[in-house]
Parts: sequence; structure tokens; C-alpha cells
Amino acid sequence: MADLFEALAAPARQAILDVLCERDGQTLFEICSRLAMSHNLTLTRQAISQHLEVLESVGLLSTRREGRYKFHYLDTTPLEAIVERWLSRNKKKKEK
Amino acid sequence: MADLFEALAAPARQAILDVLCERDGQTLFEICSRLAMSHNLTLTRQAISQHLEVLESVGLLSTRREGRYKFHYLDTTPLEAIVERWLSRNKKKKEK
DNA sequence: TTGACAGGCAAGTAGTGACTTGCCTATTAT
DNA sequence: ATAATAGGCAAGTCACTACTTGCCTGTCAA
Repeated sequence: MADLFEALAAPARQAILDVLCERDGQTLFEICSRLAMSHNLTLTRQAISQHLEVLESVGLLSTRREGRYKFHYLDTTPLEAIVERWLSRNKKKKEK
Repeated sequence: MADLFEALAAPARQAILDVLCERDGQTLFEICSRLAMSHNLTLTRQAISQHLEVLESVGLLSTRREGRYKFHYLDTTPLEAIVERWLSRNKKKKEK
């Protein structure tokens, strides 16, 4: 799994992105509880941890360790590739 | 499978979107041969047909039947939801 | 220093989706 | 009419991935 779109496919990972959109820089446990509360997603901590790994591997989030806490920061720049790949190409055609 | 992102996850379907970006309104057989030629993707006709079904089910393409031919037309408007969901939300925060 | 907290590692399971094979229908050309 | 073309339907296989369970490591507070 090294593909941006495969990373976005899992609903759980979409929800994680939503959660980090609400408040950036959360820890694993914070993300877990917020998913359970606001998104009705009750997954084990490990499941969410694995999702975070995937999201990080495609560059959608970066992490910063501080003591025993690990904070997760959203990075939406890879998403712009989607626009470039299909959306903007049509615009170029229309512009011609 | 009724999710836009799951539909985008399969590399074959990404390639199909690319192919239709190059030239819109192609038939199944045209898409097949173009995938094999330009994209080194040799799948059976049925496989690609199934991919087209998925893409149509999430609104990424529409079809028009004409005699024994069926033409496939790209529709990228669902992709804008991605921008809305995560990209534009950040912009709003920055604008504040 | 010991227990609680935050997180990581590894192996196993189950379900799903991508793909194939085989056969069928409809349209067009000869 | 019949053969070729364009496409559809259905069932089966296989691999991958999402998720779990169980245990381990590191950090902080009492």
C-alpha cells in the first residue's frame, strides 16, 4: 500500500482526516475517542494506529514525538495531485 | 462498493480515467486497447467492463448507448467533493 | 520504584474486491 | 441467414487488507 487513493479508500481513514481537520495535532488516544464520539467508529487502538501509518506513508500526515505523546498533523498537499490529474486537465482543454 | 474513494483506489480505474481524459466518449473495446497500448495494462474485457460499472455507480462517468456501441463519458464533478471535504476547509481556517 | 498511561510489534482471521472463465444477447455487415 | 462484432451475466478463485488479540517498550507520576 503506497498509493494515495488506496489510502483514501478506507472509510476509517477518511474519518481520521475529518477528525484532524477539526483539530490538528492530536494524539492516537485523542483520535480514538473522538472517532468513537463524533463518528460512531469504535475501532481498537491498534486498528487506528495502522490507519495512521498508512496515512503517513502517503504523506497525508506527519508526526511529532514529544515524550510519551505522539502528535499527528494533517498535510493535504498530496490531495492537490488529484485536482492536477483530472480536474485541471479538463480546464486546460476548455481554455484552449 | 458505493464510495467515491474506493472507486478511485484501483489503479486500473485510475488508468481508465486517464484514458478518458485523453479522449472522451470511447467504447469498451477502445478503452481496452488504449489501456494495453499506452498504459501497459492487459486486462480482460470483462475486468474493464466491471471497472466501468464501478466508475459509473459513483458518478464518475456516464454512458450513452448507440446501436451496438456504448460510449463512456467522463464526469469529474464528484472529484470536487474531495476538495470541498479537506482542502477548502483548511483554506477557510486560514482565511479567518 | 512501581503502577498507570501512551504507544509499538507481530501473527492470525475473515471478508471483500479484482480478475478470470464460460456462456449468452443484441446489433451490424456480407 | 449467418458470421462477426460489441457487450452483458454469473460463478469461481485468489490475494490483499482491515481488524483483532496478545504481548512488549518507553515515559511519567505517586
